[in-house]
Amino acid sequence: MSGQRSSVRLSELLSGDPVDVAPRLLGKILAAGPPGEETSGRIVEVEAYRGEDDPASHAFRGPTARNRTMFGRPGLLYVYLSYGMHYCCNIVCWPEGRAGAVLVRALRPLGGLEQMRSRRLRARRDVDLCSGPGKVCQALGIDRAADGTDLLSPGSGVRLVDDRSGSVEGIVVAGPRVGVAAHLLTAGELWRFSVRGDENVSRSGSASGASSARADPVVQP
DNA sequence: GACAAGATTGACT
DNA sequence: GTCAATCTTGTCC
Repeated sequence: MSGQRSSVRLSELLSGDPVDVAPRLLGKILAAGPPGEETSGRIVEVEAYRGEDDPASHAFRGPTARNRTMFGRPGLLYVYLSYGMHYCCNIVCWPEGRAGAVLVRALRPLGGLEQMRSRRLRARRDVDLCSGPGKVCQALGIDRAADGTDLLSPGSGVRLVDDRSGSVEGIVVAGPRVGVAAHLLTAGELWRFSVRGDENVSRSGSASGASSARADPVVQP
């Protein structure tokens, strides 16, 4: 079936340097939950983390019980608890044994909106449902139990889908990562990628929500 | 064993 | 724009 072909395409798309893979994930669909209760959204903001080459990455100091999944094969989901309150999900992309992943920061809600609203009671508007890494996991019902899930397996609890209708060519904006201490950022890095003008992009990444001076985002050619 | 830091969020001023 | 909440993880002694 074409589904198998698409997962082959996705596995190729997901393999490689996280900085190269991150913009390719924009426009793809992240879906979670069983059929009938599925929640899904189109990826509109991501950040690349280069493992042991990246001081800001959890994997910088090598594998631990928490980040073990990051050293797994491309296509696995790495979920961690942030600030003791929020889960954040990453998509592993470097080959097994080398840590590297792309953090999913924001989605444009597509399916299961009622389910998302019931999980995100504090969201006043639909654009607040998935406009941040912690919000994405809450809206999709992703927690630490989903760590290590194979996103390319159709039967998984969390899946990545390429419906080929989400092209973001020409509207990808690159910029420095947010929420990362300045001394941990790699000089000149533009490892955060978002869809230009999308209202679901997280507030800390939007121009109006910027609370401190940072480099201007650059539109990808 | 103790302590500090953190890939965030939301409420409040 | 500022700040508190909350708790896991990693480091140090």
